[in-house]
Amino acid sequence: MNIGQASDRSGVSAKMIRYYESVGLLPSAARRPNGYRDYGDQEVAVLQFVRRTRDLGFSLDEVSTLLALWSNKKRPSRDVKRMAERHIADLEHRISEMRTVMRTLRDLAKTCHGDERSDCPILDDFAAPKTSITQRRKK
Amino acid sequence: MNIGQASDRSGVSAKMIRYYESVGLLPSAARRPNGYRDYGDQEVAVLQFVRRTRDLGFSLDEVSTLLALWSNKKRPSRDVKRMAERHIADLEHRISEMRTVMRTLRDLAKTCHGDERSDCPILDDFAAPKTSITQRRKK
DNA sequence: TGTTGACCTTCCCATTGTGGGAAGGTGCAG
DNA sequence: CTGCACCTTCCCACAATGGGAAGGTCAACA
Repeated sequence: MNIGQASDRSGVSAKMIRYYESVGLLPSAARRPNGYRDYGDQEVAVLQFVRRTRDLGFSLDEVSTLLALWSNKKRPSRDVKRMAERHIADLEHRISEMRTVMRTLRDLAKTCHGDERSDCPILDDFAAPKTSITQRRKK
Repeated sequence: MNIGQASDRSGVSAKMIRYYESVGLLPSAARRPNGYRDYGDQEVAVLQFVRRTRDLGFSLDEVSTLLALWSNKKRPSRDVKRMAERHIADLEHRISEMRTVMRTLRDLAKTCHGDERSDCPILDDFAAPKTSITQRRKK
């Protein structure tokens, strides 16, 4: 089948399918005499796997690793579970950072009238933060 | 003062200061006869404002708007509060998406032995998801 | 047969925000 | 005078995706 069909069935855009191939995430697709890429059910299954893991937030690098684990029938399930757990921990970390920011913004918003008046503690804080959230350096 | 000093005092890298200037987030810095950029306390204050708002996760576009609000003494505080609240809502949204993913991954990880055995429900799900989280299309 | 429209191909560009590094000028201290 | 730490601009890279141009292919339809 053509790339358009493979795209429809997998939910991965044709653009991305070509890109994944170009960066080596996917093997080079078979070609028809006219130069068109040719896909079978096997390839579509791989694309769906990629789509699914991308939707779950894994990076292309991680997806690449997961694909390798998937095709290696003998790998211990521990390896897979570890990847999942690392990703969960990563999400937890990011969420906790975002919550800290939310807390700060909520506190600031609470003290701001939010009406016609022009004085605004939010901007005052942005200009000269009292609470030292900002102190955390980038890694 | 030179850009290096301004960088140290504001916590914004020299590289980024130049970049912010180049994209119009900041006005062109004054120049010394030798071509070096010249900064005063005023400019450093602006840089700190940028640093702070960036740390809170505002995009450069939003920072630009916030800078305008900051310098416009007559704007209603409502405008500022609205920006803060929109950002909070955005964070809430992203967090909720991430939590959905976490829930899925936790469920999957729970069913995976995570030992020497090779059978792994996580990969099985990636290949053919039962729970239709993935069904949410991108926007 | 010829045309039209829906495909496909590759190639380049833009995004967002940051860093790395080269090649060259400047300024101060020893 | 030399060396070192600074400054300048310019280009490249990242991650992952989309837009779009220029051109080839194929099937259907008049």
